[in-house]
Amino acid sequence: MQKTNIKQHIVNVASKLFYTQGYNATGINEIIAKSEIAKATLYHHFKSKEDICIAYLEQRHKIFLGALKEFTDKANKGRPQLICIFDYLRNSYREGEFHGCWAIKTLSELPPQNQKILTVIQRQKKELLLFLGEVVGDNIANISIAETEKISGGIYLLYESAITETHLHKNDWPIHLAKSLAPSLFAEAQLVN
Amino acid sequence: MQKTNIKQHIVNVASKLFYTQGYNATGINEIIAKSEIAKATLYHHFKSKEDICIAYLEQRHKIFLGALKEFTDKANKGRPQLICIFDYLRNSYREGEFHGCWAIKTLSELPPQNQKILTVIQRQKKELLLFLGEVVGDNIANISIAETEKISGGIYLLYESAITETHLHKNDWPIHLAKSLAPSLFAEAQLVN
Amino acid sequence: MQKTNIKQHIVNVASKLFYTQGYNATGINEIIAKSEIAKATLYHHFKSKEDICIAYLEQRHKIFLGALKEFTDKANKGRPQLICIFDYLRNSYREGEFHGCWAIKTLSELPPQNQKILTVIQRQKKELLLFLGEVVGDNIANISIAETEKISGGIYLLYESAITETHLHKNDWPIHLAKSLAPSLFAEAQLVN
Amino acid sequence: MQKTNIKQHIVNVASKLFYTQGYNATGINEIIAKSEIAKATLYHHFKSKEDICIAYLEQRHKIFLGALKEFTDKANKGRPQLICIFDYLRNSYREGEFHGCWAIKTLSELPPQNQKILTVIQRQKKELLLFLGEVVGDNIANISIAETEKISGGIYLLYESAITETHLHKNDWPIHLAKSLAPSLFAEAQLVN
DNA sequence: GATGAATGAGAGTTCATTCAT
DNA sequence: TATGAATGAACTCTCATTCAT
Repeated sequence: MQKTNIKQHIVNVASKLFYTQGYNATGINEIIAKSEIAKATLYHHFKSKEDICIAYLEQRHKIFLGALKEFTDKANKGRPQLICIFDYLRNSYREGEFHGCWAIKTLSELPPQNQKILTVIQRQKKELLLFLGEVVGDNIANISIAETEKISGGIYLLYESAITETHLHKNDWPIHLAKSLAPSLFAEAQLVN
Repeated sequence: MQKTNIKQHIVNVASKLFYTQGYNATGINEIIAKSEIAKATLYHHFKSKEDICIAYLEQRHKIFLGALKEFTDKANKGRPQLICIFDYLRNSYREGEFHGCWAIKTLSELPPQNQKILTVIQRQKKELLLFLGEVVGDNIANISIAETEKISGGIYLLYESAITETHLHKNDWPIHLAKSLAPSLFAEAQLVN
Repeated sequence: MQKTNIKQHIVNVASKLFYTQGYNATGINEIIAKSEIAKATLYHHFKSKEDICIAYLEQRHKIFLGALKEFTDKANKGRPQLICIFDYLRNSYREGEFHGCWAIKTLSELPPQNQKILTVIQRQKKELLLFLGEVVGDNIANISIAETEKISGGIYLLYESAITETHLHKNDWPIHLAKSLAPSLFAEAQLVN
Repeated sequence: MQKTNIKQHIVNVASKLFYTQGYNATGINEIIAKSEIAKATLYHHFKSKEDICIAYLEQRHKIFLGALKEFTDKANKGRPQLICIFDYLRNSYREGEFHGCWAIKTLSELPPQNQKILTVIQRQKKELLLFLGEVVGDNIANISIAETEKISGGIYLLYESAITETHLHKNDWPIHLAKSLAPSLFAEAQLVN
């Protein structure tokens, strides 16, 4: 463990714990124990547990969106690219260590008043929506803004439930179903290529 | 407060608190204070907080499914009945005291090992799926089992994300979007009436 | 379960629990559950848990002393009868369900102020001492009162530690050692027969 | 109250309470109140109440064995040294704050499954046995291992019952009786000096 | 004679955070 | 910069006993 970047190290340790055990079930003591640092060291780098939580959410989101974009780029134009988010999700599920959506789960654990983290998550989900809108725009010809939002919104809704329901039912049928249903969202649209 | 049925009274009080504040954020002390009973009285009726949680989930589910069925019966045959679950959800949202899906939220709050509550929630969601399957069967003519499952599953996925995303974004656009997208799931099917 | 003698039934159930689990570790609820009676029924027959404890001690003592006397009567006069208490103890140990001395254990569990139960136990132990004194008188010729007390007291001390130490070490070497040492207590005495 | 060594301070306070009132009768709340520390401070130093109990047992044993050895060294060789443990016990009784054997009492208070503390107590008693064996070896000439174990075991049994019975009967006759009987254990042995 | 719901007091334990060093 | 001892507040749960029925 190099201490040159302790902050990153803490986030890494906390991320794993938060995602696998839950935010509330993970105590500060467990984080410092697994990080092998002193308690005050943690509080030197982070104002509060909530701050670690935000760093955790930001890191997960950044990695996720980056990987998704890369994955999308590799897919063929048209229909494959439009529904490749479900393949990406299926891969995540198969790789193990799948515990559903960190954002939704974290939101559920926090008191409803927590505006700070809510704002972070809302922004992240909007970024995902925006990206899906770009994918739709890239792969459907002559499409209006309204249509773009409708289709990308549909993919978004199917994706969000696919991840949550797969986690709930401990089975990936929601992913496969969502993937098979997605094309009906743009059945009448004119795909590029 | 009539003490003729304390058990029900406790569940009512706990339900409200669990749903609005969250399961972990609601302590036993708050439940007994709001219920105006002694701590040991609560534990006389419920073995543990987990047991209250299960009673809460069961009650919510029973009320929800009952009301949904009643609401569906009132809708016109065909397309209206197929998508009326989104109208039902919109009504719930408008009536206030909407805090997303109690089942998903509760699941997020519990340690991943909690098989007991997971099983309850899985069963409840399967009951919803079954009911949606019946609605599809009642309103689409000459439909195979596979098609039924696909369409009802689609409605289920859209409903589940509609409720979660509406809660997340504090806006009912996911409900309206889901409702407008649902018909594309059975665009080629032959509706009754 | 015949309810003709509920009181006895309760004592039987409580005795087993007290002896195997300990007095404090055994709750009233467990007693009524295992007795299959109502809580108020228990309190109808016993004023308090302490009262059940006394009934438990009295029953154990009565059974023990009765069986010991019977066992002693069967032994041959002289040395065999003088040390047969250790054979009796070894038998108890071998029969299983041996958990040390109920009196000493119970005394340890109660607050030092509890004069009531202390008195009961002191009396019981004195009865044992008295009986051992009779055995000594029966088996040693021309013995003074002082000598009788010394020898019976010695047997008593060896017996008491044999039972406690056997329980502590989970091994019956203290019983065998005590039995082998006891004769040195009356090495110079003149045994009958 | 110097807070330089809080851990020791807690053990001291708990020791007194455990020994005089009993383990179960002494609550964590009482320990922290008498220690004048916060509850979380106690749990910072000790994992559980059981851990404090072990520290209590270890401390008592260490002090006891140390003092007993010192006391034995001061006694004259031969018979005085062999039976001086009873004088040591009588002194303890006279000094007040005598409440029997902490180990036996604690064992009686714990559920039979508690292997951890049982092991500690068994080890401690074996250390006492070992020490008594050394004393026997030092004071009896030409003695075999078997004879050593028999005599030291006898002293051990008499000592153990002397302490327990003195506590039970609230009278030191068991100590005096045990002391007077002990020499019969090595009546035929050849003492040094 | 028998019921079981209700209780007040307390149990042991864990939490995120602060502060003197 | 880094430490870890100390904290107050909260946690879930259990106890022997009583009382109206």
